[in-house]
Amino acid sequence: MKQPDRRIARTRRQLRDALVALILEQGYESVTVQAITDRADLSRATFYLHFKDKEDLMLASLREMFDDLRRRYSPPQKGESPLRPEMPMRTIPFQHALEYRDLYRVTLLSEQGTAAILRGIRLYLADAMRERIEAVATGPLSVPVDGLANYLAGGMLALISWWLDSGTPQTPEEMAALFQQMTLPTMTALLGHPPR
Amino acid sequence: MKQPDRRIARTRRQLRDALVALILEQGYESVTVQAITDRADLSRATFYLHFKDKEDLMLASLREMFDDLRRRYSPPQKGESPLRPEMPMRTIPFQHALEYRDLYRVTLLSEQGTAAILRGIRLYLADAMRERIEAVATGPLSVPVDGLANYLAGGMLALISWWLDSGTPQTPEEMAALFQQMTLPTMTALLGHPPR
Amino acid sequence: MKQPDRRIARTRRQLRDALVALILEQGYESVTVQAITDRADLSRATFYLHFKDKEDLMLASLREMFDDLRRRYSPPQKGESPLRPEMPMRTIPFQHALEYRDLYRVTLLSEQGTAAILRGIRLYLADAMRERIEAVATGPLSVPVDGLANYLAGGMLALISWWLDSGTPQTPEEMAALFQQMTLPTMTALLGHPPR
Amino acid sequence: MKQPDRRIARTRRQLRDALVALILEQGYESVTVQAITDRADLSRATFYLHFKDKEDLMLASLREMFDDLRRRYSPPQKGESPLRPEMPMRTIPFQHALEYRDLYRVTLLSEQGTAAILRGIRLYLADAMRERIEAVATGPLSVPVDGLANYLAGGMLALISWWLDSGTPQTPEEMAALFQQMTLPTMTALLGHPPR
DNA sequence: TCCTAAGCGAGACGGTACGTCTTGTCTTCCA
DNA sequence: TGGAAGACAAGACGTACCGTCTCGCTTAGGA
Repeated sequence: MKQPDRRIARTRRQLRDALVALILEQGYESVTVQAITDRADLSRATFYLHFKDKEDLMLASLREMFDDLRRRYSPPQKGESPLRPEMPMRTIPFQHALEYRDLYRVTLLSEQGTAAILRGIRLYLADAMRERIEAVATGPLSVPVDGLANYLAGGMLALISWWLDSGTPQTPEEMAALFQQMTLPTMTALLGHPPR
Repeated sequence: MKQPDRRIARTRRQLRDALVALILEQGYESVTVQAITDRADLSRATFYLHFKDKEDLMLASLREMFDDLRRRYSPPQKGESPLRPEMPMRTIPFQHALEYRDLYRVTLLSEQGTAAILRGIRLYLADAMRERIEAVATGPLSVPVDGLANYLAGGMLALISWWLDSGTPQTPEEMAALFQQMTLPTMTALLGHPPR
Repeated sequence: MKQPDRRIARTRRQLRDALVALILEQGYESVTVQAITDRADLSRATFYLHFKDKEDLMLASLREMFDDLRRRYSPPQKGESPLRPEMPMRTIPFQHALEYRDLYRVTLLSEQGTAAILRGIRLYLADAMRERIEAVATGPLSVPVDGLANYLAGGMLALISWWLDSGTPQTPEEMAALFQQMTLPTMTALLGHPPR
Repeated sequence: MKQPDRRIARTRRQLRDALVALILEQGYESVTVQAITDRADLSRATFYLHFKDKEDLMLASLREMFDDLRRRYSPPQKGESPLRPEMPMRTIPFQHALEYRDLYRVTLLSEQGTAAILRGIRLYLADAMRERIEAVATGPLSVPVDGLANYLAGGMLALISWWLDSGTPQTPEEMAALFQQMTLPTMTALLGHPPR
């Protein structure tokens, strides 16, 4: 029961790596299942043994990536201030983007990516933003909180896109500081006080 | 030579409308050329008489839309202050999004849109933003101007997405004001003075 | 309306000829649709434009052949004596087998033919035999007429198989005479008189 | 070493029975190895432990059946007259067909049988017929002996098919008598005397 | 008024990819 | 050691679109 599982895990990893590599080369749409299995040194039948189709494989890969992101945030979630925690907290998204930069590129930069995925990521981020804003707000805001959250999420993703696009000359910490500089004045103005 | 041209224009319009309607129903990817021509009451051969493929038709439609946007900005471009012009100027993007909301939805919200298009729009917007920032800056900024421009462009698009997504309960003017509230503190802080 | 039809007829003929040639080379089962279209210089998609599958093509070919057989029998069907008409009548099956010998070989001799087809042919022949026996019988037979008809049909097919198998050294007329020699005594004995 | 052998024999029997049952239900072609092992309550791997493929299993079953037929003919083969032996001799083929009627049906009647097998049986029978004819002939025949033998073999098989098809309302003895009635006049006429 | 070029419908065809199915091989584990 | 379980390679299947092509029909301007 030990070896077989490892064999399967290896097969799936080969497929995922082949997919990511091919997307970066030719764009998502034009990658065929045959091309993936050729690259992964597997047969086409094997692909369908593990995934329903190309999208299934893509989503499985993204799910893994996001599960990792969630894991980084949650563990020590006791009494920290949401939007302005100690440095590490704010750095996480940029650190994460750097580590998974191939998958991020595929999604954010690819000439032929799937907009649905990008949109899903933004909505996910916006939701997280909204939670944090609500946690630090002492009174009602002068702007719709959802609109603000989407604005911030969209801005962050665009910033990450620009960063990855230009070859990541900044460290994740520098990027977090940049983002801080861009958002802090707005937050302070809208909250009526710095977000703690 | 008059009638034929009109006939052609009519055919192209039918195709474009059929495409947009079908994308909103089923998403870009799953629309087939056959489905477009069925909807437009034309034959498949006729489609290929006018467009190379589905993407060609899509891009032609987007090009029309963007040409319109550009036309609205340019005419009276003399000595106005870029990022803080008289109200109309700032309202244009939201007004435009409202008018072409079907095409915007297709691009920004569709479950199956083409990421490349979305990315193209953001880069186009970021470039416009950068021009304006540089025009109002009196000295060097403490952040990379490209990063800031991308952040603002991404934020605006996300804001528009949220707005269209929630059924456009605000007027374009209100949206422009909202965007203003979110960006002004940041701009003031980074420029060292309000952007005029 | 003339050319297209001819084009289609040509395509179908190419497919049928390719199928027959391949069956004779490798047997029915192991012939693939791809192999047929390769041989016919057509694309696999075109095959499915005309036929549901390999069996459909096979049956269409056999149907043509049998329609021809039926046509030869019927026209001058006025007042001739069924089982013992002027020579031509009795010669028809052997003449037919000779002309379509490729298709007969495929069905009767192929190492990998389809028994269902063979069985269908025998039942068809037996039915024809039964009609003729009943037409010439003056009283009740001492054997079941269906049993006799099947015996004669099976015998004739086996005789044709042997003939084709050995390279058709006899003429169709000689084969008809042979068959006559084998069946006449039996018929005379069972009917109580020569079958007219 | 006794138990394992029995276990193996049991496994093979299960597979053979499953095959025959499935052929009668769905026809030879459409039976899959998976279906056979499912029915036999065995795993697919086990099938390949015992047989090369489906045809191998089929031929093994037929071989058993034919070995039995041969055994019935040979033992008391001393000085009997071939084509007109004491009743039992002539009855053997029909008796045999009755006992193995499932396998005969599969081969002779199945909508999807394998023509090669049927043909093999006919050639086998024709050869036996030829031996007998030559044994009883006192001079040269007016027809090719191979042609006659094939005619008789084909006739007998067709007769057996008809018999099994109609539910075997006759006893094997009655069938043998029928066959006798159909062949005797012909044999007498061709040999110039009754075949003893 | 005809007639003649262009827009268009119809549909055969060559291709490519899809997702499914079955086959036969192999390896690991269990009784 | 016989069998169960199941991953895998191989390859045919029938389907769905694609983009190209050829053929006629029609229909409106120019002769």
